Amino acid sequence: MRYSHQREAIKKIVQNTNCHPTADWIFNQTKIIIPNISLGTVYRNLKLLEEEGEMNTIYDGNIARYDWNTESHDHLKCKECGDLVDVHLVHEEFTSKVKRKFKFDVDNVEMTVIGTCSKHA
Amino acid sequence: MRYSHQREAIKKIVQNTNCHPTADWIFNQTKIIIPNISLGTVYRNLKLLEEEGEMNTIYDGNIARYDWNTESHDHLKCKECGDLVDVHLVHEEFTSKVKRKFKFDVDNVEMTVIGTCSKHA
DNA sequence: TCTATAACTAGTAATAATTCCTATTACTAG
DNA sequence: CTAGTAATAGGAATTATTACTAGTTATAGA
Repeated sequence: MRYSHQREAIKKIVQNTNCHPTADWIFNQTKIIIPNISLGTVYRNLKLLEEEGEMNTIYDGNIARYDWNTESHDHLKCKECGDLVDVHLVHEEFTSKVKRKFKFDVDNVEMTVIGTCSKHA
Repeated sequence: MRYSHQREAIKKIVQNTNCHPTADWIFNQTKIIIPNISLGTVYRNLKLLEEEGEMNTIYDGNIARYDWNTESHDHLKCKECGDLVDVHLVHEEFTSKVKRKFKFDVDNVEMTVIGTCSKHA
């Protein structure tokens, strides 16, 4: 993959946030550095970065959010504040259980737990 | 909620399929019975039916799919054939574990296991 | 049965999220 | 350095969904 100023900027922005930004948020942040960048470039590079294993796409309802945390993990989503928090819930034995029970080869588990966080209980 | 011919048709169509149809698929099926139905009507009624607890919305990447199975359940998604199969993987003890560990009140768990089904291994 | 009314509809326009297309640019080999 | 070419960029187009409006229909009560 060839070097690109735009891609580097996008990568840094995502890596320096703890929220799980949408493409639009990343686009607006990148515009501060590269004012004439286009949204298409943001999407394309996010996809490229994901393919390179530098990033993860998570779906919050039907909108994509991007996560620099590429370790396998899950999310707690508070319906009050919308906060999305990283947690590790699905373990190795789960994968082998699914394999055994359903003859299904697991690549990846996407889990979002929806509820109320301690701040809003 | 008042009776509506259109809503009844939509409900029957979703309840009689084992696939997890998109709004567009449901729209096309409903058109066979009610040729001049509009896509907006389909979306509005799917939302109403979900609020009534007659249906569930699941998100497959960034498109919505509808599921008559309102029991809490999970999905196996084959990356080869795109098939989405209902399974029951998340149990009661999981919910209480999350509550204990993260002080997080669980309403609902959305889990999709992505991998390869036995037909495409 | 008839009427009032509030929920509903089709159709269209708007919005939001994402992908596609074509000119431009960076890099490589000569 | 220059030409060739493949990756990249910006903007237009597409897709999915929601909002709006004017007309229609189910249903409760007179």
